[in-house]
Formats: sequence, C-alpha cells, structure tokens
Amino acid sequence: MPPPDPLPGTAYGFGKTANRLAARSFRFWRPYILAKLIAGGQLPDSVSSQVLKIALPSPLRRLFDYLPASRPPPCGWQLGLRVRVPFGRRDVVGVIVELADGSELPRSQLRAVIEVLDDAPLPKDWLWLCRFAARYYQHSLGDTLHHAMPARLRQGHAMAGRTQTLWLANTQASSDLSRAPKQAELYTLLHQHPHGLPTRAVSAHGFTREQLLALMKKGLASKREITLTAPEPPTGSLLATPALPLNREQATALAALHEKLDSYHPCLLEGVTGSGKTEVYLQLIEAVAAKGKQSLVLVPEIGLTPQTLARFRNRFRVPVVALHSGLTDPERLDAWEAAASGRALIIIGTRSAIFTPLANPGAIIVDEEHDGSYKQHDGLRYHARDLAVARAHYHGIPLLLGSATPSLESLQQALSGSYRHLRLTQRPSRHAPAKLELIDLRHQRRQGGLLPDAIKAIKSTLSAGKQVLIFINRRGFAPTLACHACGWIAECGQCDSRMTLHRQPPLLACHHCDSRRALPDACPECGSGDLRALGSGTERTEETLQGLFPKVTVYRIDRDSTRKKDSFEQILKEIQRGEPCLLVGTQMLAKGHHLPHVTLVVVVNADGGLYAADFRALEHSAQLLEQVAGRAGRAADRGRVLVQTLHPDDPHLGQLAEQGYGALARNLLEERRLAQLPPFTFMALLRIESPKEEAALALAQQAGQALRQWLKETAIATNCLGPVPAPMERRQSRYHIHLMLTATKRSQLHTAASWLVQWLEANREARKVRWSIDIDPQTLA
DNA sequence: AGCACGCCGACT
DNA sequence: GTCGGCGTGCTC
Repeated sequence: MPPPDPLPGTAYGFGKTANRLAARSFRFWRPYILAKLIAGGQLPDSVSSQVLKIALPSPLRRLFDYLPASRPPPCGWQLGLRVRVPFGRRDVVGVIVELADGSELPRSQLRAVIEVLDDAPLPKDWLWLCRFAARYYQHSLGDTLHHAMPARLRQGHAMAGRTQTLWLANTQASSDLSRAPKQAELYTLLHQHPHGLPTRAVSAHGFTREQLLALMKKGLASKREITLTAPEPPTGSLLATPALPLNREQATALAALHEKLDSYHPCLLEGVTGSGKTEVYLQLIEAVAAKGKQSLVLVPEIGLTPQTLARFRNRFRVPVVALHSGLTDPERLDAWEAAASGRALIIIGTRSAIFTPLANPGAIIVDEEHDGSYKQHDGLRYHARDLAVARAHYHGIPLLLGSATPSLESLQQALSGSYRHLRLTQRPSRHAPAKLELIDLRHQRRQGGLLPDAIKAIKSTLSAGKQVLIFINRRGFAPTLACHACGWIAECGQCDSRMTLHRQPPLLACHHCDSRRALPDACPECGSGDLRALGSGTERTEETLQGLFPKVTVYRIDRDSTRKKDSFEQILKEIQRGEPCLLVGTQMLAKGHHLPHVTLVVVVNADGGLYAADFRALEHSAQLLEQVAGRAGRAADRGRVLVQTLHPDDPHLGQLAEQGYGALARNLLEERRLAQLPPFTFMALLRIESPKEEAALALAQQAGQALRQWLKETAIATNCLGPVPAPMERRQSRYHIHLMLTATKRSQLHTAASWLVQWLEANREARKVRWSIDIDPQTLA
C-alpha cells in the first residue's frame, strides 16, 4: 500500500485550521508537541519518501528537513525553489537546497512545506555562488542565501508581476513652464525619450517624484504601466558615443583581453592614476556586449557616483543597470530580474552586486580592486573581489581587476604569473606623476597642523589661481582634550580610546562608538580651567586656513560636513568650476574624484600606518597616500605633493616618495614572504566578544586548547595563535579577544576553521558570548 | 537570529 | 496577584 499523501497538518493528527486554532487558544502549548503525543507512532517512520532539505534564514549552520506539500509545484520539486515553511512558532522563507529519500529524524517530527513561492528555481549561478561563499566563509547557508537575495524575495513576494512605470512627454499639450525651470528641463528630457523613461531613470537624472506629478497635473506628461517580461533586444549599434582612441599600452591591454574572451582569464590592470583604466573597461564591455553577453562591474562604495554611471550610460545604447543604495525594493527586484533574464547587459554595483545572477555572463570587472569597501565586516564576512575571482572561474569568463595601487594579494598573483599582468604607466598629460616631497614635522612650529613651508606653498598656489587639497585623516577639531595642569585626558567610558573634540557642534565624541559628552569647562580631575586641544582634525585646519586666507573659500569635506545627502555632490560641482579654493578633507576626498584644478596636495600627517600593529597598515597607508597624491596635477599643470611626517628617514616612506607605490609594494611583498604573512600564508581570525572579559577569555582559551589538541592528533598543518586581546580590547563596553589561525595551505586552514566552528556551535559556553569567524581578515581590529 | 518559557523582583 | 527584566533552550 502506498504511504498516505501527507496533507499539511495531518502528521499532527488534525487539519491545518485546527492546528492554527490550537495555536491561538493555547498559546503556551506547542501544537506539534501536542501532536506528537496524539500521533506518536501512528505514521510509519520507516517509509522512505521524499524529504526536502531546506536552508533557512538562521545563523545555524545546518539544513532543516521538511515534507513536501500535498501537491508538487508545476515544475516539480527542484533545488532552488523558495518555500514558506513553519519554523518554531513562526513562518519563514527558505530555499530547497537538497532532495533526499529520507531524514535522520523520525517522520513524525517533520513538518510540511506551507507554500511554494516560485514557478521556477532561483538562478543556478546565484545558488552556486551562495553555496561557495557560505562554505568558504564558514557561514550559515540559509543566512547567506537570505542576504544575497533582494528584499522582496526575502519577504516571500512572487518574482512575477513586476511592473514598471514609464513616463512620457505629451507633445499635444502645451503649458507655460517658464517659471518652473526644473520642470521644463524634465519635460525636455522626457521628450528625448519617445518610448518613455522608467521612474528610476528619471530620478537618476536628478528629478523628483513631485516634479513628475506636477508635469502630469499640467497635462505635459503621462505615465504608462508595462509588465517587464520580454527581454529588450539591443537594436542597431551598441554604442551611443564612439569609443575613445587608445594609447599603445591601453591597446596592448585590450588586445590581451580580446585573446581570451571565452575562458577564465584573470588579469590585473595596474594603471597609474589618470592612465585610462576606465576606457579599457568600456571597450572590454563593448566586446563582451557585441557577443550578446553581460558584464558585471564592481566599484567601491565611494565610486558609484552619478558621474561614473553617466559615463557608462552615455557610451552604450544597451541597458545599464545600477545597483545603488537609492533603489526601492521593487526596483532592486527588477534589477535582479533584468540581470537574471539577460535583459540587462551591463550591471554596475558595489560590494553586494557580486551576488547578482547573470543569464549570459561575459566578464567581471572589479575597479579599484584594493579598496577596503569590498570586504564585508559583519555577518557573512565576504570579500567581493575574491568572490569575483571564484565566480569568473566558475563561469569560465575573463576577470579584470583594476587599480593604481593593487592589493599585495592581487599583485603577487600577477607577479607569479597566475594572473595576467597588464600595465598602464602613461598619463595623457606629459607630466610624470608628482613626486612626494617629505617635510619634517619635528622641531617646527605648526599652525592648524601645517608647517610654514606648507603654508607658503598653499599661498603661492592660491595666488597662481589654483586649488589646494589638504588631506587629514581625522575628523573633528582635535583628537585629544587634555588638562595642562594634571595631565587628565578625555577618554571614552565604553572604549579604550580617547574622545575627539568637536566644535561644530561643540562636544566630545568617541569615533568607535556613539557616545558623546558635553565639553567640560574645567578638568574633572583637578578642577583646573586649563584644558587644551592637542593635535588637529579637519575642523581645526579648516579654521586655521580660513584665518590665514580670509578671502578664499575653504571647503571641509568629511563625514560630518557631508551628512546631508547630495551635499558632497554639490560641493564637488562648485569645486569643479575652478575658482581658487582650499579643500580640507579626509579620505572621502582622496578616492577617485576628478579634481582638475588641484595642483597642490598637502598631507598633514603621513605617519598613521607606518608603525601600526596591523601588518596591513603600511600597505593601506601607502595606497591611500598614492591615491591622494594622484589628485594633484591631473590638469595641464604639473602638481606638487607635500607630505608632512615625523619620520622623514623612514625607508618605506622614502621608497614611496622616490619610486612610487609599485616599487614599495614589491618590496613589501618580499617582507611578507620573509615574515610568512599573507599572501604567502592564509589566515582566519576567530573574534570573541563579551561584556565580561573573563567570559570571552575563558572561551578563547578553551577553544584554542581544543583546536591545538585536534590539530596535533590529525596532523593538520595549521597554527593557532592566542588568545590575544584585540588591538582595542574594549569597544562599546565589550571585550574583544582573538584566536588567529594561519596555514600555508588554504585547504588545511579551511579544515581547521571548519572544525573550530563546529566545536563552537556544539559548545554550551560559546552560546553565552558572541563569536564570529573571519576568513582572510582585512584588519586585525 | 527570533521567540517563548521561566524565574525573579517591583508595582497597581 | 500581574507586569516585565533577561538567562536558557529550541527551531526539521
């Protein structure tokens, strides 16, 4: 006799409705426990029948077994289908990731799928990438899938039924728009697109919903709802504007890329600032699109600006999809579908865009591949650049990593021949890149952090009608507030850090947590009124410069001054008009922006990364300095870069100044090789945190001991260091303890990390603290 | 992660 | 007596 077809709820001995009623009236009774008592043993456990193994949005690194719903979906039970299932006392959306003949649990303990949410499985390539990421980063698969899908899918909405609103200009009507210039502009824009513009595109051009509605009220615009289903085939030429001519190096690089468009072909494009990397990207994308294939372009968080997008959109006539933070949930789902269906040929986005499914993948490009924003620092701690490598390999397509200051990881791959090494050394202007001029901070008076020589140079640059960029990697007025009488220093109550003095508005703030305090009038220790601000941040330098050059506009650009949205864009626009001015800013200003009128860059203090405990600090610091220096003299005039330092004799700084990042990076690689540090070894970091230091330390000790014992028994070649307190042990009133694993073989590290995670999951003590594992950590903080 | 249970102390 | 603080345990 065939086993009874299990209806939802029948395993509990009563129907679905009864089940719900039971749950409602006896909230404290878990219906399935009740059901177990009633139905226990009535259904044969031994019957082998299909079981669905489902990944659920939970940190638990395991799958959960469910019984199929009464009727299979039209496509049958397939991997990658989203389903709604009961989980504990709530319903969640999960993904079927395995089909099995049975379960380790007795059948009576299995619950049934409530509903199948998809007509067809989620894209295979996406599923593959999520599985890869979950395994590589030792993260829960369910959680990985959950975070890698658009919010609408996460919430259980159907994939189908996506509609788009198109806005059209009404040519018949006429109305006076002379008093509404923005609306007139919008009308012109709509007029240029006779087939209509989606809301997203309208807002991408800087117009608001209100302006659209105003036009519609006047009868000058109308909207049309269309259903997004059929792919839009590119018609006619791919290009809207012709490609730019390439110089010899660019042409060589492009030719190398053209050689292998149909197989995995990882390339590092090492090109100095202004050498035209973007043009190489654009022409690679053109070649890929000509074959009807898609390009995925990753850019750093700071790089996804309207200007960047405009550059791509202006070049191509094929649809360009941008995944930026401004998208609404339905728009994001549409972008995902556009990529998954092949409708979009070019997909541009930040870190998380690596999880965009692709119907016809043709190439992956990672711009500024060294950029720290590619690494996610919580939850699934992935590195989008590394996933891009894995993905390009899986698809068998070219991968282009571009940077003026490549990460040592990528550089080593290029130098060893694993990646093809493409180089661009020429800048369109004939000037050699500006050399760094080191100036000695010791024994000299400074104003607002600036040496007399720097001020002199600023003055002469301004009188030559040019702009100056002053780079300080410190927000606020001063990094320290100290009592001159007793030596008291303002410290954060929740972190092992000092509080930064701010003047606008006046307060003490900790940059590691959100704690803030009013400025004290007198020293809380000794009562003295002689409190002094030590050192300089952006606010103080801004103030000093404004005092020194009262007639010149000083723009301060940091997280505080650009908090309002669009204010950064506004300031950039003004700067680009070219009036002589001073720009005081943090690294926000250093990366990527085109500042054609800046001919002098002053780095207030270059010493941040020179002697830090973190082995990557020097690399990151050198990358930043080189990027800042790259802002000088992109225009016709030769630029100068003044670098203030307490260590003018430091050999690394000297090499950076004399020979540039490329030479220093190669030297640093040698040092890493000798010190057996990444990229010559592989690293994983276990972070343990707790409000109680002893709890964190005790678990770290136990875990370390257990792991070392296991490593010894199994002869897995992995080192386990620690426990050691994290560099800033107390942060937000929590203590951070580390255990570090290193190995020369990835597979061994992986095995060890995997064992450790399982040990922690099974350990009772581990549940009392927070822990997380970071594979390939970027910082040791 | 949620979410509920259960055991404590502080209230109408 | 009941509301609600967070420690403990479970989720197919």
